[in-house]
Amino acid sequence: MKNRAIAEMFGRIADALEMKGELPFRVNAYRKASRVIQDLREDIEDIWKEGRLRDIPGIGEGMAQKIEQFLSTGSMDKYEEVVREVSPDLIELLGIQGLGPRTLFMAQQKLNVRNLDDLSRVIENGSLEALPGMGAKKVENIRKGMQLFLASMERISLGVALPVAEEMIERLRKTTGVTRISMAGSLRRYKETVGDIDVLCEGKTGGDIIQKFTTLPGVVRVLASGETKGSVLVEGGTQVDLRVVEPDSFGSALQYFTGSKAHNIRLREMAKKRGLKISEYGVFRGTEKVGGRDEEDIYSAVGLPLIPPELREDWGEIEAAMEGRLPELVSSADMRGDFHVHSSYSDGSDSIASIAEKAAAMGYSFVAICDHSKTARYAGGMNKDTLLAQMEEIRSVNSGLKGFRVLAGIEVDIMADGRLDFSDEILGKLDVVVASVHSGFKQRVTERILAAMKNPHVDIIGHPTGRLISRREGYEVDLERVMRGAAETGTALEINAYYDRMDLSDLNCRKAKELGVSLAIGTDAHHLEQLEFAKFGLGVARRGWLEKRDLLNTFTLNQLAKRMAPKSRR
DNA sequence: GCCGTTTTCGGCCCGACTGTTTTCAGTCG
Repeated sequence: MKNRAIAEMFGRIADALEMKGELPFRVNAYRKASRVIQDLREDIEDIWKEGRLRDIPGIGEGMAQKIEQFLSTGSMDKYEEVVREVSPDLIELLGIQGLGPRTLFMAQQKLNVRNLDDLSRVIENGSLEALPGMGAKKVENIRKGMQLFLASMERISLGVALPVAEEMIERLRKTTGVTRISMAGSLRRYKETVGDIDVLCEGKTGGDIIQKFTTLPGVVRVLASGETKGSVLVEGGTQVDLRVVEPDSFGSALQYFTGSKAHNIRLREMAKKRGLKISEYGVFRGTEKVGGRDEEDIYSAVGLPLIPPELREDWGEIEAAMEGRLPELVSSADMRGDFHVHSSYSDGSDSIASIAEKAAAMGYSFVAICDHSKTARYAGGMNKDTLLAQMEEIRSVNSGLKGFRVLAGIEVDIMADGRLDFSDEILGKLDVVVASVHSGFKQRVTERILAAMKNPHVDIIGHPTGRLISRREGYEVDLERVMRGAAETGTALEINAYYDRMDLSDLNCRKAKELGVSLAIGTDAHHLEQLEFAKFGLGVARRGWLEKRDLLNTFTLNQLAKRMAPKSRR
């Protein structure tokens, strides 16, 4: 797959041309091409071989030629040309807050800045400040941006950002003058990682609200503070942006600040063709405002139904909306249970009775206790006797419950040699079998998972890629073969909702669904409160276009009993 | 550089904040 390589080259060309002061529209053309190739779900090499490059939106004569040249010769003249003048090391520095393309290019031309060390030098010796248009405050801003750049190069995971956002929103909600408030940005879209936290609020006293915002507990630095917009850093270095708008613009502002940028650009183009203008303040025909109070106004203005935030990526949702084939996304109200919870029988911290109580309080009708199997010694894996004792306890807990059932399950290891960690005889006694790879990440993982799926008792493959977000790549696994195997054997794939995993991911869920595979959210909770991680899994499911029928968590106990029977009896 | 339900030429999404300016460029989202 050369998609990523080509997307990166086009991105760098865009950055380099922007630095040199090239026409913004040309820069944008490269940026758009970069993004669209990054998001392609097909191998660009296949598309090229079939002569369909020009069918990709944003790819015209010039781009197609460059792609073709790269695919056939391994290099691209245009890229080589810009890299000679503007090195990738220099382009990296665009990640520094407060330092944009024009300033960086000037620093390169006038001060010979080529990398981070050079930049640090010209800041300290005052030569950057002496350049035209520069001043003490700008340089100080860049210096701070550089420190932050070094400290936190990575995005924050959703599970870390969401509680921070929720706490700030709760405090702001109580602030005088605030009438409506909501998360926005990638957080509202439930992206697995977010760059910053966006909050939108409705109120008539913008300045006062921003003032209050910049002095909230946890704020360590104020980046901007105006009448409608404020920006702060909180402990841990996360940036939080707040916008305040008037009531009749709340919908348009929420739509606008929720993004994604690509999605919004598409909507604005559509509006323009209808003689309308969309901005965060509303929908306008000339100077007349024709909508903006509610988010629906924006979509109805361009003839579309409201598109749920999780779909707003320009991944085909606009076309689907136009053709009336948006999915009816699964929602939290559809959730009846959790398939992957650890108890104190292995490395979890809570009793089966308390897990059942918590799950029932969340409105579920079942929870599957799936502790580790014996080989997972590091995680307190159960031997056969412990497992049988646990099943006995589950029976006893169930006898005292009405309208709720604890399912006896296991997270059984798929061992390095490909066998499962318990015999079929034992697995056959359980309600739910989740099979997971915990070792031998480079040893024939695809074959091992395919073999596990052929076992009549295995219902779900746990965290199918094994990735840990921003820490570990995942196993060497051919996911497409796994998905096809899952479809053939009727095995479900897990959406592990633990926020460091989110495995399968949104796009992989969508692909699995397209191949006819069922999915099952498991929180992998080890503590009671982690049962709430289900919302992250649900976010992934919705971003993966899943509907109620695609997700086993929405099944009734009766439907499940059928679905979880040994494969030969289904 | 791309693209066409007004266009094969002339457009291309829109606005706030900051700092350095005397009317605006750069940066960000």
